[in-house]
Amino acid sequence: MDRRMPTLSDVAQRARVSYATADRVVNARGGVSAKSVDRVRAAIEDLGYVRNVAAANLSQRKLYRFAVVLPAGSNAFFARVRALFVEAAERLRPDRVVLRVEDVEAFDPRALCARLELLAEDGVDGIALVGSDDAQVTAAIDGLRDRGISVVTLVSDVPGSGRDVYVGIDNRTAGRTAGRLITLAHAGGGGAVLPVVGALSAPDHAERVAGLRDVLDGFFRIAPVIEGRDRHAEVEARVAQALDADPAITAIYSAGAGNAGLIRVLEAKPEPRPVVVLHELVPHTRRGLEAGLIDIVIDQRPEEEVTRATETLRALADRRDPAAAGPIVPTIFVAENLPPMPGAP
Amino acid sequence: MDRRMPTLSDVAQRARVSYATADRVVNARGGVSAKSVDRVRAAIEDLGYVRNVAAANLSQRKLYRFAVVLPAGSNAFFARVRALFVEAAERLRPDRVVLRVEDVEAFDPRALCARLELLAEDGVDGIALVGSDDAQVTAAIDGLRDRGISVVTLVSDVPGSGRDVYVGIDNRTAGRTAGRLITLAHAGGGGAVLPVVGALSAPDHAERVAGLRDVLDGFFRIAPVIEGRDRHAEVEARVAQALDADPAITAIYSAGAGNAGLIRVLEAKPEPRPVVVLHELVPHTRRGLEAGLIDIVIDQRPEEEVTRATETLRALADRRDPAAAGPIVPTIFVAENLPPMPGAP
DNA sequence: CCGGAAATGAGAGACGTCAATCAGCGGAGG
DNA sequence: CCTCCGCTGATTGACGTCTCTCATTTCCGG
Repeated sequence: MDRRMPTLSDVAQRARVSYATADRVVNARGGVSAKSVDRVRAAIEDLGYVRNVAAANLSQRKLYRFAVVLPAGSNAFFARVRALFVEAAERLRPDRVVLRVEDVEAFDPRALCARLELLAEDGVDGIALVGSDDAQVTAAIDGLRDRGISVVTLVSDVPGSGRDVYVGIDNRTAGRTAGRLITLAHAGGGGAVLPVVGALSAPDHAERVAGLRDVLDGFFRIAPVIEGRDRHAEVEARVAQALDADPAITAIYSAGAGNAGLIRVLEAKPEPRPVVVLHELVPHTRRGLEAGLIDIVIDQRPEEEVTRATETLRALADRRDPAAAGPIVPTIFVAENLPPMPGAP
Repeated sequence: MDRRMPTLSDVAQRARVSYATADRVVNARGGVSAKSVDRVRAAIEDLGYVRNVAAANLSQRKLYRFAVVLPAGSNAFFARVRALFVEAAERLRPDRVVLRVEDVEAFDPRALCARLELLAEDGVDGIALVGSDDAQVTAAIDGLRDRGISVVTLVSDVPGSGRDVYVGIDNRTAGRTAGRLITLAHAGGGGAVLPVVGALSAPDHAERVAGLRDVLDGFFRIAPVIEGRDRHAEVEARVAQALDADPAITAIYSAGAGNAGLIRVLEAKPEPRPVVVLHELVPHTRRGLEAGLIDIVIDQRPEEEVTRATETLRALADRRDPAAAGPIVPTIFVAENLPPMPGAP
């Protein structure tokens, strides 16, 4: 039925060395002559030996202890990320991965740092967290790394810190993608674009708008950026006001959250509707797409981010190379290519 | 440091039964009284016991033997799929998965069936293949299933057969997505669309065009469909001719292959260029996007298809539920959100 | 040629599960 | 009373790797 695969004993036999020596070679323990190393390497090659990870993990009784720290609050996007991490935790348990999902007050560097400290003392092997551009946080990340804890930043990077890996989209690329789609939707004509963000001080939002400008500057008029603090009501009020004040606007690009407010404005607005591009596929943006109020949603694929984050943490814990599979690409959704509702039958 | 996770011995102890009885419960071997079953279940719940798959796989010395059969030839898309499968085979070896990647003459049901027969006699546990709508193939698939071999169809389904799972995009959805993007790119105005396919007898191509019609009928004039046999030269000649004959064409939708020919026509064509939407991100379509000759590429994410196919095969081999994670969603690429070139640094 | 260091061999216990065997228990039916 | 059967307990040998110990053997410089 199934003939067996070569084991390290087979390799040792073929290399005419003892099991111990073969083991010293594959686990790089040193103290082996170059000649023996070559022989073992050749035997591995010949037999096509592959280390049996099941056996290896078993013998090492390895336990991966990871934590994810997410900003608490009602944000639909992070709710989705949270759910995905909880699901991933469940799925990874048979592989002896213990993944804790924790919440911490949003926009509160002090609370975040305190939580990180707690986790470090609890003894985790790796932490994933949503970056924020703050000196305190940067220092805390470096502190974790000093203690041998791997750190992965999610969604928004902290480039100044010693984080091991950033898992997320390139926000400038995302903004450029939005610009391209807005251009396309104007069929070669020009127009006026209204950018909406949470705050220009948020690096991810600022980068998205910068990407938009990369593509549109010179072809489109770009209205003053609205800062809606990611609050539905605030976005609603300010966008309504801006559209009133500037009736020539032909497109809206929303780089942040609070889009339920934007959608309410659009519902109330008489035709013609501007071209609308915004971020993150969540229940209300999905409804907006389906209702024809929104044209494009650019999504950062939290599913993929969660998968990548957990895999990266595992790789780091194993001191393997964290499979730099390139950046995550912003994904474009229109009404027709929406994935089935998660949780729906 | 890392406290250990509960083992089945712990469960047995807590349930006040022997290891053997606990084992009989978790492995559903039968011959256990209801009372004992309940006690073991409760203990599992209490302790949060999770079966250690590493140990289980080790003890079972399981070997997964799978094969993928792809159409041979110069098609850039399948070349990419092939490369991805070869890479996946490499990656899966440590997990004791032996994945053979085989080529068979394209559009030759007889050759495909012969190959399937060979594989079955070699004793594989599961096969992934590119569906074709052929009675012979349908019968061959059913034959494999009768022998206990799992079958996954890729890229194009064979719904009439007993295949276990189809891994691929819904082509009608893909066509509709193209229609939506073409509509968007006309900024509310109308236009005339030229559909190009390999052959209308190919079910995937036909479905894509049907999806296009779903969205555009009534708003756009749809020119007669060109069948280019997926050959670059043929596509080039026919598209050039159609554009000459019908200068009012404002958009081209290519549902099949042979797009290098289409791109050559576009290079030669004076402005204004029609809106161009086509399928599969491969080197020449990528270049077309970057050069501004193409507006949109709809991709079926072969990376994801390959991952899903191998995972599905594994799930089927373990008699687990093949994680019906919903259909694969067609992905939209423009010049700005292209993933980094595979293989590039 | 000798002493010490480096390289190698041999082996065993542990990891947690699976699959099997064998023995013992009690109750029901003949 | 004996037998049969259903349930349970106890035990064991894989599976392949890691890690550690202890005993050689080989090599090299002096």
